[in-house]
Amino acid sequence: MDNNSEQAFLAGYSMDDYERPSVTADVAAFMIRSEACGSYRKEPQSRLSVLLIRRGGHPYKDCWALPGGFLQKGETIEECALREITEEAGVAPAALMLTGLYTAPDRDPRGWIISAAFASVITDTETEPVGGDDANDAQWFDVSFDNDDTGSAVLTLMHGNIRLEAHLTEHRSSFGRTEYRIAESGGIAFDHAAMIASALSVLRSGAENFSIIFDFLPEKFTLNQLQRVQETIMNISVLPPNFRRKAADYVTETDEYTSGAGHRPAKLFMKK
Amino acid sequence: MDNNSEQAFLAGYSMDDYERPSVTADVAAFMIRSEACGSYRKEPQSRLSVLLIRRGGHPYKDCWALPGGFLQKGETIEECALREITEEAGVAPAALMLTGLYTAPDRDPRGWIISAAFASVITDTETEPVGGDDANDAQWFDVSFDNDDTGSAVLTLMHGNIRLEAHLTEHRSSFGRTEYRIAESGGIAFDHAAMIASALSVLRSGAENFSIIFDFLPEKFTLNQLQRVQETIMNISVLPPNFRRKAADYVTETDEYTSGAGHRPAKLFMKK
DNA sequence: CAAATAGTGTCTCTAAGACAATATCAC
DNA sequence: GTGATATTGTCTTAGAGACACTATTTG
Repeated sequence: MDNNSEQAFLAGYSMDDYERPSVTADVAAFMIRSEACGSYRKEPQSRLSVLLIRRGGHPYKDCWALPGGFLQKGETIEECALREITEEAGVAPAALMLTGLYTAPDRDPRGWIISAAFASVITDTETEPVGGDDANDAQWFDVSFDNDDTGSAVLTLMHGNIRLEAHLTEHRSSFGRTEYRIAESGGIAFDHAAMIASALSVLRSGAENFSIIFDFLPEKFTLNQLQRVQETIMNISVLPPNFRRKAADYVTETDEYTSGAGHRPAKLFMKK
Repeated sequence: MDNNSEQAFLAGYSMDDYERPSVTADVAAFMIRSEACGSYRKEPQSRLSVLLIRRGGHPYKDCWALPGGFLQKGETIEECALREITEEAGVAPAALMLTGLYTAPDRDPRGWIISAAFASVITDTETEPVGGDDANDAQWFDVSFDNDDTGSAVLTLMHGNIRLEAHLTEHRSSFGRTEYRIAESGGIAFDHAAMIASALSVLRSGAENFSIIFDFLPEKFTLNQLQRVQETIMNISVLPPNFRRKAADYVTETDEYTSGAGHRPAKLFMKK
C-alpha cells in the first residue's frame, strides 16, 4: 500500500464496507412579531417566535417539529438548512448558525438518522409561513423560555390555543456552553425541544453583544426598535438612556426620522 | 398512509433509497506543556500544544492531521470523538465540545465524508501520545495563533524542527462566532487547519470566562498556575494582583501549600 | 394640554488596569 | 542576603444602572 500512488489508492478505495447514517439539518428559525395593543400611541408588544411544522406522517404524526430535511449529495449542511427553511418559510433567513449535532442512536424511530441543528433569524416582513412541499401546516409559535438557576428549564411554545410545554435539564459544559436534555418533550417531535432550547441559548448570547439583533430588523431602525429586540430575546428590561449609550458603539445615524406616531419623531439608525 | 398505524409505517420504512455520507469525528486535543528554563527558581515556560498524527496512508500521506475516525452505528458522535482521542493520546480528555461540522462535498478525495470537529482538553500528565492503531506517528505541536484584526490569521504549529504554517481568513458570523477558511493549508491535511483555528477560537473564549482553564490543571493548583493557563491560551499578560482578584470568584482555597520552589510557598486552590 | 416616546446629562457603584509595598522561601 | 514568586492594598479609570430632566409629536 505504501508504494501505491495516491491516484491508485483512491481508484481502489471503497467506503461501501461501512454502514452510514442519514444526515438531516433541522432549523430553529426565529422572528420577532409585533402585536398592536390598546392606545394608538403606545408601542406594540413584541414577541419572539419560532417556526414549527405539524408533521403529516409518521413518526410523530400530528406533532409539531422544526423544519428540516435530508442532506443531499453535493450540498453543504448549511446549504441544506437554507434550502429547507426557505422551502418552509418562504423567505431566506438573515443568519444561520450550527448549534449542535444530535446523534443518539435511538433519536429517530425510522433508523440511524443524525441531525445538525441550526439557529436562524428571519427578518420581520409580512411573510406568512407556507405549507411546505409536504403540504404540512407551518405556524409561528410564541416562545417563552425560563431557565431558573437550578439546572432545569421550561420551554413554552404557544400558537392560538395550542400550547406546548417542554421541560429540560441544563448541563453546563466545561467550555461554558449549556446543553439541554429533554425531561418532558411536551409533544414536540423528536429531540427538537432540546434543539430549540440550545438555539435560544445561542440567540441570547448573540443578542447580548449586539451581534445578532440587527438581523431581526430592516436596514434602518430606531434605537427603541433595537432595544425591544434585545429585550424580547433576552427577556430583560433596560432603561432607554442606558441602552442608548451601549448601542451607540454599534450603530451609525442617518438623517432620516420616523413620523406618524403619537410622539416625538425618532432618528433612524443603521448597523455600523 | 394516513390510516396506517405508526408501527406499520415503520415496518415498511426504508432509507435505502437515499445516498448517505460517511461521518467522522476529528478532535483538536489541547494540552499545556511546561518547559523548564534557566534559573532553578524561575517558573517554567508554558506552551499550548495540539495533538497531530502523521498520516501513514493516502490521502494526504505523510501530512499531519487531527486524530479522528468514523462514526460507528450505536454510538453518539461524542462517544466516537472520545474513543478516537483516547486511542490516539492514551488518555481520556477532560472536556469535549463540538466546534463545527465540515461538509464541503470535495473536502475529502475519498468521497462523501463529512466531519464533526471537536475541541478537547487533556489534563497535563506525563502522558506521551502513543502511535495509534494505525501505527501512525502522534506528536504534540506547539501552537501559535495570530489573528490580526484585518480578517486574516496565521496558525503556526511546531514540533522539533517541523513547522506547519497555515493561513486563514476570518469570517465573523451574525451570531458573533468566527469561522475560518483556509487560504493556505501549510501542509496540514484536509480542512484540519480550519478546525484547529475554530477550536482555538472557542478555547480562547472559554478561557476568558474561567470555564475551561481548570481542565488543564490537576485538582489542586496555585493561582499562578491558573494564571499561566489563561495567559498561555489567550496570548495575553495580566498583572498577578489583578488576576487574583478576578479568579477569586471561581476558586476555593484549601489549607495546603506548595513547597520546594525557590520562593514563598503558594496556597493551593480548587475549582469552586 | 395629555400621553407617549426621544433624547441629554449626571450621580453612583463596580470592575478592571496599574502599581506600590510587604511576605516568605531556597540557595 | 539575593532573587524569585506570593499576597495585600490602593489609586485611577471605564462602564453600567438609576434617575432627573427636557424635547417633540398626535389626538
